Amino acid sequence: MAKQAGSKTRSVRGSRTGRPIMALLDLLGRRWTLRILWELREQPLSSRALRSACDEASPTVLQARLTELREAGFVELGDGGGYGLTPLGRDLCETFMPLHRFAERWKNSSPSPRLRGEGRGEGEPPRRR
Amino acid sequence: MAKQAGSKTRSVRGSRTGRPIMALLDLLGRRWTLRILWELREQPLSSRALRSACDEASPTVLQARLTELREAGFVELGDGGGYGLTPLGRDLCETFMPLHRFAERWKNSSPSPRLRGEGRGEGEPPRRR
DNA sequence: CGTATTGCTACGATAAATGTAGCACAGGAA
DNA sequence: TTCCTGTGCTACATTTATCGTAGCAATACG
Repeated sequence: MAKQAGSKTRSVRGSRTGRPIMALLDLLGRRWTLRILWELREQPLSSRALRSACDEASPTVLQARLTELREAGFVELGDGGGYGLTPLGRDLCETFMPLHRFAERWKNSSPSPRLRGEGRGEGEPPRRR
Repeated sequence: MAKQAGSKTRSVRGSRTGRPIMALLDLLGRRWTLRILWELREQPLSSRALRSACDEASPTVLQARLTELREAGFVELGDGGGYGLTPLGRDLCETFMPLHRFAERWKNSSPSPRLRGEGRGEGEPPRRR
């Protein structure tokens, strides 16, 4: 992948700049990461329950993300089984909780019938050039 | 991929539940998406400048993300060239701007030297089971 | 004309995700 | 004990996504 894996600090993708925001953006920008945090936002879930909540995502990735999130200190296993957010994780979750409200607003705004429908039909003439 | 691409609304991965938050989490959970929004947060950038800012990510993905973000209404091309956030995109960016502060806090907390260092060396005995 | 920028694309190589199957372990009946 | 069920977790072959390099057409300036 060229990025990351340089030597130590496999840490997170295009980060390496030292700025923690980059590491965080990278970690959260992996498949299912945001979703996992979202699904755990209210109560802990068993690995299987989490899988169900995540649209039956393959256990391989889920396990990988769970490990990353645990290493990051956002998620923990809970001695009785079941994954839950750590205090830090709960904190993070609340940080992007406003996204929920934004998402609702987004759906309604939708400046044009975008995001759904064929991959850019015609509709608008080529922009420039 | 099984997920998405069903028929219409190729929209976003494990979404389909109708809940816009899922679509949003999915869109943002793609590689470089968060990073792109972050890099555009202050001023518009040309495609090449954006590429530089994004650690020389390959133009293939960048272009793909840019297209998705434009379809979502978060980014626009700007008639003079250069990508910039739409009002909606600026709104979204501010929504997860607190992440910046959180990231700083995260770096300092770091309940153990996690996230960096070999992929889980030994360190701690197997957890359970 | 040449040169340099722009946004954007092709395409082979590589890394990551998917889907299915299954493991070892822990409890609770029977 | 044995059987059943649920847990966290892994193997592995297939499919997708991303990478990295190269290059295109269009625009602008000299």
